[in-house]
Order: sequence, then structure tokens, then C-alpha cells
Amino acid sequence: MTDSASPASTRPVKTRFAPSPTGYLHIGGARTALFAWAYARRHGGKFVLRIEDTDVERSTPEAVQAILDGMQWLGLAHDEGPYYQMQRMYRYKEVIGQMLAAGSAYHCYMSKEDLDALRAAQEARKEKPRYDGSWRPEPGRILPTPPSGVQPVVRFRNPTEGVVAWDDQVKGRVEIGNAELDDFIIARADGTPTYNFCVVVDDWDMGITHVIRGDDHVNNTPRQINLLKALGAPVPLYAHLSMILGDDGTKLSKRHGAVSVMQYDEDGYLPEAVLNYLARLGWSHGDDEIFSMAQFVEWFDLDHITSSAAQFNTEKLNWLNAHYIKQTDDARLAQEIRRRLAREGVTDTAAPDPAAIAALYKDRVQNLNELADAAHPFYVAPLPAPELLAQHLGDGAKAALADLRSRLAGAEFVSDALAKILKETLAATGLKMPQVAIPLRVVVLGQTQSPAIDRVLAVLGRDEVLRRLDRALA
RNA sequence: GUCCCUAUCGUCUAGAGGCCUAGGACAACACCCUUUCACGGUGUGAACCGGGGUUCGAAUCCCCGUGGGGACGCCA
Repeated sequence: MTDSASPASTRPVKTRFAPSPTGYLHIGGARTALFAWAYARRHGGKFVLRIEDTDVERSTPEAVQAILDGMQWLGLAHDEGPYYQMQRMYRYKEVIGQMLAAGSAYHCYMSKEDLDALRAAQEARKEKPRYDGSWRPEPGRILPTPPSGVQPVVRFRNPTEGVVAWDDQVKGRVEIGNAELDDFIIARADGTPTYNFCVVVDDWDMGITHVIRGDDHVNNTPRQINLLKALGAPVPLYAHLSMILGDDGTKLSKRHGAVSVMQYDEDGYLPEAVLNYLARLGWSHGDDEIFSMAQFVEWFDLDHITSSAAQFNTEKLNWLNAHYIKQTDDARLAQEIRRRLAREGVTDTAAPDPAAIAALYKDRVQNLNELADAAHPFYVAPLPAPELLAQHLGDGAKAALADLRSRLAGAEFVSDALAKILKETLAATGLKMPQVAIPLRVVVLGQTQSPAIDRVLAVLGRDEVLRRLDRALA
């Protein structure tokens, strides 16, 4: 048995991102969302956000918010939803009722304890653990009498023969024998429906044509296809994305590497950089490495998704981030400087203009926090470390700085003029540029390294430069 | 244990039988630029998991190993 011809390809494209709100949006989920979003955009279709919150124990409103925040930060806007599965209970119950009536589902009274014992016995025999069908109705078969006081679960009457197959848009054709599957539970004893069932009803009701999701769902796909067929619903196309491994090649977990996308904001990454990085992680377009989301949407296809797992590489992300920071206009970077400095309690950023500082540093930093760190001494006069002073502020250097100070008093504070004055001091003292520039940097910024010192002085401004010079020479 | 997926430089990848002496990017290294450090520029080293087939020809197709991953829940 193969796919019943599904009209998926003739329906308007509709994809979905369906996270369960049991934690934040992590990098793997973000990539899945990005691909599903891009596919819908690429084909002029719709992108649905669906919150799979049927696990009442673990779902939290905070997690829902975290996912929404993450999507917003990335700029992945949905066209429909968010739908909440808990709000669709009436529909699930309706479909379960229909299936029970049609005989494609049945009540099972096996207790959890008996089920566990069954599984344990099967594992002891080195068999694949599965339900044994003891409550499955068959023609001519007499079922046991339901025990009193036991609330039954509802199981799907899975076909016992043949194979389920689909042409996975990433992995190619996948076939799984029905003999490998068992009659899985679609409604718990308390009546709440389970994952595989909700997904199927939702994908059907919402008209999902392309299911783009993580690799870990490959094993659910044959069950969902069987369910879809039992319901007479069209079977969507499936594309299973392989997982993203941590920087060290091991699986991402909450304890290890699977950080919230919002952590990237915290760490100074631009969403453009994260998006571009994610787009290239598991998908490619020839040799292209740097591209906008508009370009990505134009290029994105399922054919060029890699089928093997990819290892996350922070260094490449850093490179992209540095690139995007260079491209970003100074006004936006100034906002980022303000926001990040404020986190450290530096709120007075009136002067110098943070945009001027951004211009000075944007092509030498890898992330926004470095940019803010660079800006910090412009607002808070640094206390140069004693070692630096000892190393760089000898008598010769002090004399040179004193000479410079006297020339600076009446100078115009623009970099060209300042560069000229610096050269005058070199001529007067016979020193080389680094012999003056480095002590100057130490005194003015508390660091031995900075952009061209004339530009730094110009941005810092006369009053502040003279004040810092005087303090050091006192 | 059973089932499923997977395998090209350290990493992300190009590659759909001859265009491959395997290309690009990050990282590394070297040199250049330089007012320090970066940025930038140029260049170098670096890979088809192993074994069998198929074919005139295989990184590309098939099989078997091996490695890696996933699934086997009244979680999603």
C-alpha cells in the first residue's frame, strides 16, 4: 500500500510550526520555524503557528511567551494562529467519537501496570515493546469483559499488514511495515487526546500541505499517515530536518548548548546573523554564504536540504555577526549600545554620540556586547591599571603627553587636525607614533588598543580628553 | 534488542556517473596593509569511513560492514 493520491500539491501551500510550550525556543526549533516560514513565503502560501500544549503537566504560559518572543525577535511572522490545542478539545473529542463509531478506534482497558509488565517481558525477550492488541476488536473475536472501575484509553486500530510509505522531501522514500507499528493510544484514560492524534486532526483541519519538522518525528509519520487515511484526510508532504548538534558534536540539550534564541540577543548577536547562519546550516545554495532573508525566501527549496546532522559552529556565526554589524547603520547600533550599557547601569549616553562610537568600532567587533564594552570608557572615565601605567607612562611618554596637551588646548577636535597635532608632538619629541599613541590610549581609554587615536580623541571631545590627560599628568 | 535515518577538509557545505588533479565558506597558518589591536587583501595546508559489486568510467548507483543519530510513552 502506498500513499493514496493526496491532493496536497494542488492545495495552496500551508506550513506550520508546532512547538510544545515546555521551554524556550531553541536554535533547532528556530531553524525548523525558519524553513517552514520560508517555504510558505516562497510559494505565496500561509505559515501557521500552533502551540501544542496538550501536555498539561509540562506546558507553561511562560514558555508560550518565550516562543512568541523568540519568533518575534527573529522576525518570523505567522499568518494564522497561534492556535492552541487545548482550545480544540471539542474537535478532538468529536473525531474520537466518530472513529469509535466507525470502528477505527476502540477502548482498551489494560492498566498501566499490565502494560508496563507487558513491555518489560517483551524487552526481556529482546523484542520491540508494543501493545499486544488484547482489546482490539476483530470479527468473530470475543473480547474480555471490561473490568469495573477502570477508565479505558482509546487506541487506534492500526492496519496490521502492508507498508506505510511516503516520499520524504528531505530523506527520499521511506517505507515502514505496519507490522512494526502497534495500536497506539489516541486518547488517555482522562479523555485528553495524545500528540499523534492532535497533530493529525490539526494538520487536516488547518489544511497543512507541507509538514516541515524535526527528524525525531520520522517515526511518528507512518502512524500519522495511517490515522489520516482512516479519517479520509489528505496526506500532506513531509520534510524531516535532521538535528543540529552542539559545537562539540554532541547532542544539544538544555544542560548543554541548547540555549534560547533570546540568549543570542543577550549575547550580542543580530537576528540577521542568526537567521543567515541558520539558513546555511543544513541548506545551501551553491557557494552562497551571505544573503538577506528576501534572497533566502527567493532561493529556498526542499531539494537542497542536507539529510545528515549538522554541527553548530559558533565561530562561523561570529563571522556572520561581524559582517552584519558592519552593514548596520550607526543609528541602530547606537540604540544597541544604549540598551546594553543601560544593563550595566550606564544610562547617561548623551555625549559623546553613541552613533559616532558605533562608527568608530563597528568594523572591529564581533558582537554588540563588544561594541558596548568599547563604548563604555567613553562615558565612564577609566582608571588605567597600574601595570599599564608603569609599563607605558615613563618620563619620556609623560613629557610627550604634556607637549601634546599644550597643543591640544586650542585645537579643533576633528581627526585630521588632531592627526596633524600628533605629528607635531612626534617632531618635537623625536618619538615614533606608537610611543605616543599607546600611552595616550592608556590615559584616555585605559587600554593599549583602540581605533586610530586621532579619531578616538575627536569623538571623546576636548573637555573630556583634557580632563583625562590632566589627571594622568598630575 | 528491534525499526528508521545518516556518512566529502577540524566545522558548514558544493557535488545528482565523465566538467573532480574534489570547489566555496568559517577556523588555522603565512605574507601584505597599518598609529597599536582589529578590519581588509593575498596566499598555503586540509576531505570523498572501510570492503565488495554495477559500469568503458563512481565522491556520485547497489550490497555488506563500521561509526554517528533518532524512535520504540496514557511526552511532544
